[in-house]
Amino acid sequence: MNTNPLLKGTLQTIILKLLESKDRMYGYEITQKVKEVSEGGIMLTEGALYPALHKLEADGFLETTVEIVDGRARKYYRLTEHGGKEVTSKLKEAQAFIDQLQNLLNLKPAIK
Amino acid sequence: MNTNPLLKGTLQTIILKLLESKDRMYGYEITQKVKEVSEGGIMLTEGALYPALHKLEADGFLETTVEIVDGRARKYYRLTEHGGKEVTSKLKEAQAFIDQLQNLLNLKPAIK
DNA sequence: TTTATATACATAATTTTGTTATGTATATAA
DNA sequence: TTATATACATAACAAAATTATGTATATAAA
Repeated sequence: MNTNPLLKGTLQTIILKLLESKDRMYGYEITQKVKEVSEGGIMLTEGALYPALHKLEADGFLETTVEIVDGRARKYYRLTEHGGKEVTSKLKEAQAFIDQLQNLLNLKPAIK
Repeated sequence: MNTNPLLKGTLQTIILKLLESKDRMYGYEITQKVKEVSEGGIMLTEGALYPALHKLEADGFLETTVEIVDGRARKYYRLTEHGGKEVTSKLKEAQAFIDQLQNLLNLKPAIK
């Protein structure tokens, strides 16, 4: 699993958004969903994903339940109420950033 | 000057793109242009900008000329030929990332 | 006139946030 | 029995920011 340096700063937002789009998800499922939606362009590394999930939980944005499925432990994450508000705010920030960055990248090249 | 954590990873691309949009620019001018185009949303810190410019120069993407204007030194940066190719490639990457991120952020919220 | 703000560059210390590597463990297909 | 997929986790390291600090000139405000 290798990632994109551009990912920096957006991982938490991606996680929160996915958990807004689906009631509950577990870590591995998140990596697969991101891979699917980005058509392979964004691959989350476990070294980034799990610490990020733990931090979001420690911050009170996510809560967890563990289940054994097919003999393997799965840790399901779900948004807390606090997390629900955070999604809204993070999405607004991320959307503004995307728009501003897009404006910069759309500047016309100098004629030379 | 305070920045956006989302900036991470995109600074080099922004600099290269600006220098594609205008023949030559100096550091301070870059901070002002980014501020203007992003309507204040993206504020480059000097601690990030100058090291990034130095790195791009060391990598052969930019070349510099110093001029004294109004009693103050200005260091003008310009794309090298190598830098011109790098812009194209970085822009492609950044655009792909923006599109993929946008897809993720557009996922429909779960009904609950 | 001295103070604050804007212009203009730079770097060091620190923090954040990734990558890479490694580890444990089960299920399944080759 | 070997490789791949599933599933979690953490430690060592690196990249890339932030924050703080420094130098210096020009200009407007108090």
